[in-house]
Amino acid sequence: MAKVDSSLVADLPLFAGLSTADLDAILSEARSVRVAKNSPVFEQGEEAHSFFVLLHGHVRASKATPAGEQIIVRYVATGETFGVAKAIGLQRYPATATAVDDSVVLAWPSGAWPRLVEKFPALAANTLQTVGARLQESHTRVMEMSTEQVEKRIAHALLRLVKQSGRKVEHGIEIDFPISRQDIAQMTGTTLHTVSRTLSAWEGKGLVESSRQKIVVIEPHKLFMLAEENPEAGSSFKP
Amino acid sequence: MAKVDSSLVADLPLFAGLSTADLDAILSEARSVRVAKNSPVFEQGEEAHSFFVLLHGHVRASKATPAGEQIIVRYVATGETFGVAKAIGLQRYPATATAVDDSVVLAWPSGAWPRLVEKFPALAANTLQTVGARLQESHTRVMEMSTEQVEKRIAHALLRLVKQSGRKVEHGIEIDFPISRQDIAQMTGTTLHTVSRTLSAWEGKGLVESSRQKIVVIEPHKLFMLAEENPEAGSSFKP
DNA sequence: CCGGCGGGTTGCGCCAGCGCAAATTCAGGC
DNA sequence: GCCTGAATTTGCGCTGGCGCAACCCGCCGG
Repeated sequence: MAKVDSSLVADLPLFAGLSTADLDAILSEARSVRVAKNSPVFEQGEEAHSFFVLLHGHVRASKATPAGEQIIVRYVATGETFGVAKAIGLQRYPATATAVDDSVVLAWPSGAWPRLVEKFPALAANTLQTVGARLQESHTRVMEMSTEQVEKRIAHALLRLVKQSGRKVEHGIEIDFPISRQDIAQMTGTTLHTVSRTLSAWEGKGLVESSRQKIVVIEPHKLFMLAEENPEAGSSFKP
Repeated sequence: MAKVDSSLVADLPLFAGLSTADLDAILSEARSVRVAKNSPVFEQGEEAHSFFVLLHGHVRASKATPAGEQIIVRYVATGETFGVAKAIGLQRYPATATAVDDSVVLAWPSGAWPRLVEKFPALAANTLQTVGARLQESHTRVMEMSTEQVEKRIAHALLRLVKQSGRKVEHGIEIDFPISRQDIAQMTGTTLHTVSRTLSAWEGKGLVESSRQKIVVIEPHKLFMLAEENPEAGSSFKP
């Protein structure tokens, strides 16, 4: 099994407050696994055999409704923990995790979790913070879906992606993994048609540039203003 | 300070796996507080001074958008933990908690959390499960808002309320605390008008009976079928 | 170099549900 | 018993965004 250098992961939130020795002990139980682009790490409904840390690449967590429609729960960025189903009391994964780029994950058997937590309680505390942060994000999403129009929701989603996984390029900031209109639709609760129209309009205004599975935000600040602006703001008066 | 009998709370998920002695030690740090109907337990943005367990009554957790609109995050039922902001790494409460009925809460100072967790690691593990469960619920809500029409969302919300806080009455199951059309609208991302129309229609079909701040579900099963039914189901073919 | 296919774009018509407004009802307080 | 205000109901018109359908484009494999 490939050894993992503890210095690579020492700064991850999951391992906050642990000594190097502790970290080595924990890492000794992990395997490092390569996941090819578009391959699943695990699938919704499957026995939650492992939990993971993403070392390299990008992973999409998606959830299928009983009726068969899909939504995207989140994109996992490098260094984040995912698949912690057992830790939150689930026997099966509640979502599917798919690599959207060639990726590398660290995997621990779920069975190791209770033992690790007992020996290193900081793991539970750290995971609690992570899960708490996700809960906040999910609530934010519910708020946006309840109160904002589609264009703003898309703007917010894009800004979040840029913040989380933006890569500086020539003319702006590019989202650092392949993402389709359909994906954005599934993140914002709309259709790929509407996303396409919206991006086209923004492209016309010079806010973004996009092509297949690729989006570059040219004017993050203008996009931000669009996302935040008050729809009332004195736009309605007749000359 | 009023003493709390440990037998009253021994079965709560938060205290799973703790001995009676441990429980007494933990309870000795709590105060019991009465909160009058329509009074806040804490408010969004306020310093997270305490965390709570609801002993009696019902509490609504709501969140205001930057633009000033409100959504309802959830209703807290008896025995549930809430206000655990500090435990998930927040300095301030992310939402407002309001008693919707005369209620009684147990309150611990947030400062006690790290010490309690150190001494009783089960607290962290139990809270992790609770927060994880809420994350699942929130994801379910996102899925519903993304893929379901308003009527089904309202049906699902009602069924959840009935399950969580239903009280058997003469003709059906009543939601055991005052809840307005507006409240349901804020839970499902719609308007009070649409909720009103929907409930009126259901009342016409004998599924529910409702009046001011009161809803009785007469036919839970029919409501469930309505919530789950496939809109496609062979209704559209041309001869 | 070619063909096919997975994305992406765009025009068109429609409708669920919203916004507005007015009327009605009910629960308390006085 | 009356008054007030909050909660609810309901009609009406409008529109954001969806569904459909046709079409385009660029990448990849052969």
